[in-house]
Amino acid sequence: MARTSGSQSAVTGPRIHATALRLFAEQGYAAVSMRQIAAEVGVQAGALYAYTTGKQALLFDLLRAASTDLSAAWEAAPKGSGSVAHLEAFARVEIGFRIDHPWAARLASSELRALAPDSLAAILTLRQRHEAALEAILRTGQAAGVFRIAEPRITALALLAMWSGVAFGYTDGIRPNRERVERIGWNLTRKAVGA
Amino acid sequence: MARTSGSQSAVTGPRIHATALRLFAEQGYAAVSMRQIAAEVGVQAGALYAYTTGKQALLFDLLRAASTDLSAAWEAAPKGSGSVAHLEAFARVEIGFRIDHPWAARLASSELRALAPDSLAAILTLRQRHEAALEAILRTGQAAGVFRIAEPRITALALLAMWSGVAFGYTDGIRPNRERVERIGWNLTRKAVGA
DNA sequence: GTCTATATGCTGATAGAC
DNA sequence: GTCTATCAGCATATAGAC
Repeated sequence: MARTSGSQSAVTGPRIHATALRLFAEQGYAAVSMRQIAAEVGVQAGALYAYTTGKQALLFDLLRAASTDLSAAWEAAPKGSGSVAHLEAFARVEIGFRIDHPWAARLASSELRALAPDSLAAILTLRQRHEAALEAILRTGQAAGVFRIAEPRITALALLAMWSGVAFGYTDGIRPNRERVERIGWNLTRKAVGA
Repeated sequence: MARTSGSQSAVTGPRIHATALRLFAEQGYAAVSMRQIAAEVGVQAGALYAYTTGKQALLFDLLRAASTDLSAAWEAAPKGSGSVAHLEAFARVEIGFRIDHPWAARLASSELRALAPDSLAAILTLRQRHEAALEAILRTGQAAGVFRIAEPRITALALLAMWSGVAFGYTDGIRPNRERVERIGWNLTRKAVGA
């Protein structure tokens, strides 16, 4: 990145966020310096502060966007009717999001610990609202006798982890076929909950 | 046994490893300083270098121990006969290890990225040997018609992730009942693979 | 084995020129 | 909006006294 001077705000802003997202997810928040982000974007470190108030704010913005993007994907998804259809829709949104946005998904699962307490609380509120939707699906299906599961809370955590395993397993290899990965993940899910 | 007044090597060495393991797992390798480790152990930073050649070596030793301890637990486990019994034994070892050694398990899943290339290769060799054992169980059961699964490799990654989800879900709450968590995890596993 | 002191370099962030 | 220059602090690691 060899650019030396000039004003590029419409380009630089998004590039800063995309670069920070990838580096934070790959190496961890604490291991990445503002100078490193700037170098990959192609500006000097001081220029970053025209777009963010600091490193912490950059992380918070990225984690908030990851949470709201995932929730928005779930809100927008076609859901069908019945607990089984709802669970399939949820599984496909979760797996698909991890395939389409691997850095955001990885950041959200590993760097919450780097947030200041107030920022952490804000992100956890967003996240818990989303996870509660999954737990509600499991409870409803359990009450209706459609799912045979021991504890909805633990089952939800197990499924979320499994969806990460499936999606990242493919992401680590060759370019994944999204429909195929979603189908494999859903088949494991359907059988695990006894549907 | 006569000892110099400030000398506590039999105590300090294990304490350094235990403290570094917990801090690295909780906060990430890059976020933890040698001064912080020393402070929690109760010595000055310079004293750490009587036990390790540096921060990188400390991480490598901890990750190697985590891998060999897990493999040793699998080698020592009673396995029964048949693919189903083998898979149950493997699942219980994996879940039990995560309950008994949560910091080691978390470190192994998140801080490989902080290793130098040569060290990383050494750890990956240990890990892949262990994961291959799981994949072999799945392939054998698949060939025998005992498991109904799409792809052993991806199924293995999905199961490993799910076991983490189950074990850490409980670890995050009150003190887990090991047998109970293993049983819930095994039930999900058994159904997911169609056994 | 542990301490204190220190070498050397990198960190996040800011100031002011253009 | 981006640059250069800089500040104050903390990082890993080492040297030498005890």
